This record gives sequence, C-alpha cells and structure tokens, in this order.
Amino acid sequence: MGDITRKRNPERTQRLILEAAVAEFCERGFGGARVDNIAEAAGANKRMIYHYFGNKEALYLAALEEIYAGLRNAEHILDIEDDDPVEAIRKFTLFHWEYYDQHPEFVKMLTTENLMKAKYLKRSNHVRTLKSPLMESLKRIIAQGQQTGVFRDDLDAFNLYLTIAGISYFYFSNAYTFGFVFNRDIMAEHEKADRRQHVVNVIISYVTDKASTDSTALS
Amino acid sequence: MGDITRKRNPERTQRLILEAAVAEFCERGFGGARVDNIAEAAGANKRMIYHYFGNKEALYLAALEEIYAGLRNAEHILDIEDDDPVEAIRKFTLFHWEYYDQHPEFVKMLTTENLMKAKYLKRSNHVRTLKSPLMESLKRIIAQGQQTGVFRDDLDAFNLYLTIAGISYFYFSNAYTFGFVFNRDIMAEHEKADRRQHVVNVIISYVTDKASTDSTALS
Amino acid sequence: MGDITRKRNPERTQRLILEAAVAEFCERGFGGARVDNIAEAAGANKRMIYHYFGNKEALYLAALEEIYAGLRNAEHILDIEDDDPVEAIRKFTLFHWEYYDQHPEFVKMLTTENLMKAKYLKRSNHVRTLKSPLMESLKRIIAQGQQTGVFRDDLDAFNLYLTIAGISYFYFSNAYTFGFVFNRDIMAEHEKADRRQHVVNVIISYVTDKASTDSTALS
Amino acid sequence: MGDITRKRNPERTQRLILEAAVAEFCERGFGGARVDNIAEAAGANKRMIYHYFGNKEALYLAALEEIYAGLRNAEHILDIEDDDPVEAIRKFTLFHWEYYDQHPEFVKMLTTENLMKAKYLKRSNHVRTLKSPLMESLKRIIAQGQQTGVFRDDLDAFNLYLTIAGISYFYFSNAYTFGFVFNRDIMAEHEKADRRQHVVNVIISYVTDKASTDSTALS
DNA sequence: CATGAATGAGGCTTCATTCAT
DNA sequence: TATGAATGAAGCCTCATTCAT
Repeated sequence: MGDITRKRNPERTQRLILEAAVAEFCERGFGGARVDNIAEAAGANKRMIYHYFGNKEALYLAALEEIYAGLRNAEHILDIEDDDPVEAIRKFTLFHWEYYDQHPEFVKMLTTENLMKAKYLKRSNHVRTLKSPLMESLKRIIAQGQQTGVFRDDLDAFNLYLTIAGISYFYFSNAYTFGFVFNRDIMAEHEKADRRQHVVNVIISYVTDKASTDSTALS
Repeated sequence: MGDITRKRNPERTQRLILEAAVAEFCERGFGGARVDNIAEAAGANKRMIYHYFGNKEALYLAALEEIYAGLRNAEHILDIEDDDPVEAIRKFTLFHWEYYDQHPEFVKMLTTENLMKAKYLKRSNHVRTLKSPLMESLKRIIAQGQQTGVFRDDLDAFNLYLTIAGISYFYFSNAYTFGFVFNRDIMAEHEKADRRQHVVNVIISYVTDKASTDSTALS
Repeated sequence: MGDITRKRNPERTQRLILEAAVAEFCERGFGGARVDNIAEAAGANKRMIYHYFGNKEALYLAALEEIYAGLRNAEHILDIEDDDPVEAIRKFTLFHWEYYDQHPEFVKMLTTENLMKAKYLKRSNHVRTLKSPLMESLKRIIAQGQQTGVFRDDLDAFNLYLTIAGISYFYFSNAYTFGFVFNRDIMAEHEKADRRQHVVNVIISYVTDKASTDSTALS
Repeated sequence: MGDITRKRNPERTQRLILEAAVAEFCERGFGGARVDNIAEAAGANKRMIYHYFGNKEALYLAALEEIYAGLRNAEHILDIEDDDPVEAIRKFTLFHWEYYDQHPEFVKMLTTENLMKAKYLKRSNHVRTLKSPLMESLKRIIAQGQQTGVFRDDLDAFNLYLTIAGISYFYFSNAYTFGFVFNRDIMAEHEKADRRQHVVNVIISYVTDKASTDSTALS
C-alpha cells in the first residue's frame, strides 16, 4: 500500500497509455500494433484502454491527434519577427527539418496515416485547424519578400509549403530504403548536417531566383 | 473445357499471384495484407502461394523486388542525349514525377518498407544495384552542366538526387493528409499539373543558381 | 448461474488442460495430438491453452513434467525399511511393475519422448533430479544385501536399475505388438499376474546368484 | 539421356521409396512423417508413392513389414547347434542384443507401432508367422537345458522370450531419457559392452538358478 | 478504478492427395 | 512410367474485445 504511482491515478494512467500507444503505432503501424503491448508498456491493465479510449481505432485517433498537437505546441517556437525575408524563410525551413529530425514519431504516424488514406484523420474534428498557423506564417514571409523585391513573383504559398516540408520529410521518412540502396548511413550526424545545408540552399535558391520565373514558359 | 486461363499454367499462376500480392500489400501494408485475399484476387489456391513463394514474408520480398524491377525497366525510357543540361535535368526530374504518379504501388511499397525499417529490402540480394543507373545519369548531367558553366559548382549528385526524388515522392506519398488538412483535391489533374511545373522550377532554380552558392556561407 | 465449475477458476482450468493434454499426448503422440481436442476435453477455450502454457510444445513439456512429478510422488510409497534385502529388492521391483501397470500414461509419454530423442525432456530444468531417490534406494538395498552376504558381489546399481525398470516397462510398452504376434491377451489379469511373478523371479535369481559371477569370464 | 539411374526403373524406384519410408517413419513416427520428405529422399516423384503403394498408411504398413522381414532374414544367422544349453541361451540372448543395436529402425518402428496400438500391424497378413522360428529355437534350447538338468524346471518359453527381448530392447528404446536423467552416454561403446555382459548374466543366472524356483512360493 | 481470465473469429501455414500433361 | 501443379481440409496460433470479480 502507499504505492501512489500505480493506484487510482486516472490522468496518469491515460497519459501513460497514450504515450505507449504513440510508440507502438509508430513502431508497428495500425495493423501491426498490439493492444497488449500498449497496455504492458503503459504499466496499465488492458481493460483500462477500453475504459478510457473505447477501442483500438479510437486509441489510434487519439494518438494521431496527440501527434498533431505536438506540432502545434512547437509552432510557438517559430516566432519569426525578422525583417529579412531570406533569413525568415531559412528559419521556417529549418524549423521543419529540425522538427522531423527530433520527432520521428510525427513522421511515422503521418506516413502510416497516409498509407491508410487518412482514414482516421478524416474522423478528427480539430486537426484540420492545426496547420494553418504555419501556412499563415509562410504567407507573411512571402508577402514581405516580394514587397522588398527579394523573392520571385510567382510564389505560391501552398506549393512552397509542400516543397519545404516534403524535402525534409522525405529524408527522414525514406531514410531506410535509400540508406540501404546507396549504402550510406543516412542518420549519421555529419550526413544530416550536410543534408540540412543542402535543403536550405535549395529553398533559398528557388525563392530568390527571379530570372527563372520565365523559364517556366519553356515547358 | 478449353478454359485455358485456369489450368496448368505455372508461369501465369505465379504472375497473377505476384500482381495480386503487390496490390494487396500496397493497399494494406505487410501486417494488414491477407494471404487469402491475395489468393482469391489471383484466382489461385492459397496453397499455391506457399508452393511458389514459401511464405508471406518471401512473397512480400518478391513483390518488393518486382516493384524495383519495374523502375529499372522504366529507366530505359530515360535516354537523355540532350546537349542542353537544363533540359536534361528537367527530363530527369519529370521522369521521377511521372513515374511516381503512374506507379502509386511503387510509392506505397517503398513507404511500407520504410516503416518496417527496410527489414525485407535488406534481405534482397539484387535490389541494391538497381538505382545506380539513375544516379549515373544524374552525374553525367551534372558534369555536363558544370562544364558548360550553366550549373552551380557545388552540386552533389546524391543530395540532388534525393531532392529531385523526394520533392516528387512526397507529393504522392503524403497526398491524403495534406489533401485533408488543406482541403484540396491533391490528385486532381489541374493540381498535379500545377505541382509538376513547380517541382521543375525548384530543381532548375537550384542547379542554375550560381550566385547563391556563396549564400550558404551565411548559415 | 451458480455454475461454479466453469467460471473464473484459473487453477481448475489449468489443471483440466494439463490432464487433457496428458491424455491426448499419450493417445496420439506429440505430432498426432490436437490442440483442439485438448481444449475440448478440458472444457476450456483453446485460447486458454496459449494463455497459460504458451504453445503446444510448452504444453507438452508441462505434461511431461507432470508425468515425472507423478512418479516422484509415488516414490514415497516405497519406504523400504526391511531387514531382508531380498524382500526389499522384491518390493522395489514390484513397485516399478505396479507403477507402469497403473500408469500407462507414464509409459506412453516416456516412449513418445524417446522417439523424439528426448527433445523436450532436455529442456526441462528439474526432471533430472527426479529419479535419483529411486536410485539411492536401490544402492542402499544392494549395500545391505552384499554386507549380509545374500547378494552377489558384482552388482552395479545403474545396470540393475535398468534391468528392473526395463523388464517391467517393456511388457507394457510393447504389449500391442507381441500380443498380436503371439496371439495372447497380454493385458488380461491372469497374464499380468503370471508375468509379475516371473519378473520378480528373474531379478531375485540374478541378485542372489553368487556362483555365476565367475561365469562372466566365459564370454 | 542415358541417365539410367533415374528413368524407368520400377523396381529400383519402389525399393528406394521403401527405404526412404523406413527412415522417415523411424525418424518422425507415422503422424510426423512427411510424404514429401520420403519422395525427395527416394529421389522419386511424390506421385510414384501413390502409384506403387496407394497411400501413406499402406506405405507405412509396407515399411513395417519390411522391418519384420529384416528380422526374419537375420534369424538364419542364429543356427544354434550347440550341445551346451547355457552357451545356446547366451547366443540367443546376444542375437537379440546385437540385432537391436545394429537395427535401430526395428526398435523405432516397433515402438511407433505400439504407440498406435498395433493399428497397422493388425492389418498385416504375414507378420504373425514371422517370430515363430525364434520362439521354436528358444523352446528347443529350454528342453535341452532341462533334460541335461542345467536349467530350472519352471521355465516358460514365452516369459523367457519376453525377458530376453525386453531387457535388450528397453536399453535401446529408452536410451534417450535414461541417458539424460542419469547423465550417461548410453550409446557409447564401453557403456554398451558393459550392458551387454550384464544382460547375458541376468538371463543365465535366471535360467540356471534352480534353487530359487521354490522362493517364488513366498510371494 | 482496476484486474486478468475468457472468448470467437480469423490469420498463416501444412498436409495428404488428385489432376492434367 | 513419370512429373509437378493444384486442391480442400485442417492445424497451430493470435487478436481485439468482453466478462466476472
């Protein structure tokens, strides 16, 4: 008795289950995840999962929303008040790079969810609002860069956002296969540092390349 | 009688099983895929899968190698004999875009495999050699572009390849979540056409942006 | 309601499974035994077998150890405090005869296990200690018999044990084939009584035959 | 062409199948034996087994009869023309010891068959006659030993046969469990030589022990 | 709130046997 | 005679979920 860590602590139990669920779903995907594993990892009884979350699908959705919530919290770090749009876009790009690097569970959950055609995400009521702040930030940066004449004119926020996110995301999401095919240790620190710089270069080259705007007419 | 499609045609049976396996693994991932479904879709007896492929894991590996083999075959299309390096890089980029667009099974199998940390790919003996030709093509293009002074000096083939592949791959691999969060029909033809042009622009801007080579020193 | 025999009685469930397992493995051997049969005979859900024992192999090992444990328990009956070594060896011999007669499952499990080259027995951690008490008893009897000059000098406990056990064991283990070949109802009570006496005679003749000790030189 | 070893040699194929069957049934028992394994080991097509033997059960019966036929052939070696009944009984005993030692497949097939309650043996039409010659030999030896006053009067051929056979058989049939429990290498040559002598001693002590005939009245 | 025993459906795999050639 | 592709039944095992306490 007196074992306060185990007895009658609903919030703690829920949190532990959620954390264990995120880890398990990341590690094995939805189909491969085991409710038993989650219960054990959470130090909770399996019945508690059903008590608090209903079933495996609902637990997965909770884990997915937890992941998106993590991104929302991190956005606050990204307070770009820079006068320099180039520096701002650089920070914006690096924010994504760093986030994916430090939150592999985010990458894995999104990848899993995409394989399931966003089946569960579509059931979420408040996820859709989450990414907007980042998009708004990007739009502000673009506007400022174009006003000051540093950025090309034909920038589209949505496309640029996809490129910035994708170029970083892909490195982490597909590291295993191309690491194997090209026989490189993708996750080594020096490899990541090298790639990080490349990513920034690509983005900055694109947004500041005003000449090539016309080149699009070629294709 | 006369039902030539069902009787004693081992090669056909194997092929049908493999095709059904690719579809099923793409649709549901390794853990979610059902051997029964594959057998039924192939119009074959379930026992045949074990007769020809051994077990589910071996069948998955065969499907994975089939996917990579498909890429190898497609490479022949990419005979870039252009004198213009910019045009060459454009073709190279579009080849990847088109391939991912037209072969969603390639994207899904690779994504699945990455979620499993390339567990099965590592068992493959001849996959590693497959991507080399593409990399060689890219190196030739880079060399030519730099000789003619059109390309920047600091291009790294590996990084550029990852960027070209990733920027396209990401669009298709993450279409479902992005489409939902931003409420856009990512797979609509006009959206894809728009994106296709953007991707080309980004790559060309980067490789031809000789000025910003120095800008990297800033970060 | 009130059906206490079926609900929430883990010990009872485990015991019933184990008993059913012993019967099934005896009847059909390891390969021939059916997990479904065991579950049904135990009145339990098949899943419970895996819950409590892990898998078929582990269940078999548990059954095997149960069998050996039965022998250990029976040993307590064999408290030979006789002053007469001949009477002691007679009791010792009859103990084995009676045990094999009354525990056909012991004979069958051992026979099955030997056909499998003791594959599972070797995994057991506490079986090896079980037979020692019997061997110790025999050694004491031999020592006493030799001290009093009733037994021959060249008795080897291990060999004698094998003979005592084997001569009885064989009758029950091979009853079906030689019962058929010689067309006799081996398991009829009068046949067993006759054989029982013969077995005792053979052992006593051997241990008390001091003259023939030299005869070994002949061969 | 010209590969005479593989093509169109019915007798050879049948013999190879039978030999492979004996080996497989010995190694794994009836339930554990695999028709595929037998076909492969025989270098034959699986269909041939069904062509020549009908089905798995019939093949097993054929293997069982083959085993008994082997014993019959070996009996000819046992031409005991000795004037000395003790020497004759010694030879008779050693014949069984040697046969079991040199033909483990005989021991295993009989053991397997007994576990199945002689299910298949009972279907055999000519096995029952096979052991008679040995029994007749033993009866002659007993008669001679009793006529010359060397053997005890109460010898029963059937019981003596069982003892002689069983005491040897048991050593080989139960070698694995005994070897493990007592931690001895039962099949080592020096162990076998030691045991061989012991077995002979036990039998000779019994048949020549005329005094203890009365002692049976005690029990 | 918490436990873990119990369940039924379904998953992968194996098997002896038959069929078309 | 010989081959090996094809089959349906059944085996072991796993899973998410519910129930009794």
